[in-house]
Amino acid sequence: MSTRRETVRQALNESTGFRSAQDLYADLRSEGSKIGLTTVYRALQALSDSGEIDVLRTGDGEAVYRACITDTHHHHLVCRTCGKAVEVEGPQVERWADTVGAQHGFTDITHTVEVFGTCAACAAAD
Amino acid sequence: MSTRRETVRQALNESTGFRSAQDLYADLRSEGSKIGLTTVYRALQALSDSGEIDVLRTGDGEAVYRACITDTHHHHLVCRTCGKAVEVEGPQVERWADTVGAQHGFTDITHTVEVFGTCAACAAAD
DNA sequence: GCAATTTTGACAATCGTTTTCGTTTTCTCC
DNA sequence: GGAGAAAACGAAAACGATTGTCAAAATTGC
Repeated sequence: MSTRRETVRQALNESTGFRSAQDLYADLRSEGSKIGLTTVYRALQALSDSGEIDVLRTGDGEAVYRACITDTHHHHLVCRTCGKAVEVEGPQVERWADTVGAQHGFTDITHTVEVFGTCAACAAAD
Repeated sequence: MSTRRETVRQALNESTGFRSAQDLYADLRSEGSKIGLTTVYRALQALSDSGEIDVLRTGDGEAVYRACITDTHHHHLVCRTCGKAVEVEGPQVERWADTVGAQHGFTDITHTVEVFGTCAACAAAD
């Protein structure tokens, strides 16, 4: 429970969207924090390991993080322009994934599902 | 339509699973080809731009490619041990994604869905 | 055949991320 | 409160995948 980890968690909480490690680092530095990039990465790693934040990969392989409110399994509806994300659930998708996996003899099924779109605000602004 | 691009496409065709650029490069070199890594990347880029192959990102950000048989929209059931992939469809998932997007005022909905598991062969082997 | 154009591949550069390694801070126990 | 151990920090170096550069080689059009 270091102070630094709290700082990073809080920086994430202040955003509704997914942020990259580099983004968070830049934000914190510009707020005057003397935090190091290494520490930001370590904090994000720890938070994601403990399941407190969600991670996903952008199209170019960069890892982006988000502090989610729901702690149950969920997916995201992400604005491809501003990055804003909404937490969504899809029981039918969970069922489908399990079924399709079983049908092909696969076990230990997991899945990744993300939905992208342009949010109302960004659509109006463009 | 250079020879090199064909070479890469063919190397991909020979595999049922997703392969990384480095994998393919290693394979081709070990077969005696004098192809360069740069060219492999260029070929994969071109093939994926033209929609001839599918790309996805592994958990650690590496890009992996696969020559898929179906040319309609589909998803993958991937073995997390051997990488073998099966092409699957999920009309209900497509519908769910569109619905959920619309409900939140998002437009231009797209989605990524991948299912992971352990295939029967790998489960038996372990 | 030959100059113009495209493709290729060795190598260097880039970029996000991880390691390394002293230094500093925090914890613990007295 | 203070000494010593342990954990956390951060700067800089290392890394690994990918992309850019540029000259050599292959292909094309004439």
